[in-house]
Amino acid sequence: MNYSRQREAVYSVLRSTKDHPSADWIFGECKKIIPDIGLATVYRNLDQLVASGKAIKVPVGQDRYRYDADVSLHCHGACPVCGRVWDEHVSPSLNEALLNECKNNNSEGFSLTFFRVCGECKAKQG
Amino acid sequence: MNYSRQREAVYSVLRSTKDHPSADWIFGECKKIIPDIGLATVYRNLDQLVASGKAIKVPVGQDRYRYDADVSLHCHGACPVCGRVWDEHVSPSLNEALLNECKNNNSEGFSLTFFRVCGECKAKQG
DNA sequence: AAAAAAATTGAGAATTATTCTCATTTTGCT
DNA sequence: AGCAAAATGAGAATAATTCTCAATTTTTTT
Repeated sequence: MNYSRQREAVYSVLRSTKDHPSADWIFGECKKIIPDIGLATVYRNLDQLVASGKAIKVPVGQDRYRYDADVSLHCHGACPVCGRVWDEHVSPSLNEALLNECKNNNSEGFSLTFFRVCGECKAKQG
Repeated sequence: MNYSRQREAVYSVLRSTKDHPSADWIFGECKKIIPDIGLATVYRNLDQLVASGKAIKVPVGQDRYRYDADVSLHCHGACPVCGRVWDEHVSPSLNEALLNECKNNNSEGFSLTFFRVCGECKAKQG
């Protein structure tokens, strides 16, 4: 993997937040650093960061993702209305079952996201 | 709400399966009954069936939905080398813990993917 | 330091699921 | 039959993501 200013920008933007940003938000931030960076470049670099273990891709629906520079094993929650993503604390028994499953099927890790309408969206709907 | 052949077709197709079909699958089935039914009509009628309490809309991500029952809550496996994805059968205890967690935190569903180098990639690496 | 090879880029087209627009057709009521 | 409200099909619009490709940048080789 060669060096590129664009990849540096994408990575530094991703590390700058704990908010599980979308590719599009990252794109907007990167433009402040490299005004004519392209959206496809952001997607490509995010995928490469994920492939090289420097970031994780949090699925928030079919073919929809959020990114996170925190690569430790943790679960997420996502709102199907606004798309917001947060860290979700799960019960000890679920945690144990997940780690057991990993051990039993020789997995290196997992990605678990729960879908639930967030407080703000629920309030808006009534 | 007035009568319409199209709505009858959408409703009968929806009742014909226990899977959680996508609007597009329903569209395909409806075309067998009314060849020139439009996709927008299917979406409109699904929304009306939901509004009148005859069907439910299951969110499967931001702005993505499936209609009717069985969210088909199943897990996936994915190879971090080649990217291949497969259905992953998990232990009953994990399944139970997942369903419990959903119930306890009021989630509508979840997405769980395990990462593991697939047989083919393992063979190539040696 | 120049040349050649490999990796990366930006722009824009393509794709997929869904919603919107609008002129035309159906339906329900009198 | 006549009229208004409801519903329709076609296609445009939107949003997130991926793909294509010629041009540029980085790395390696000389």
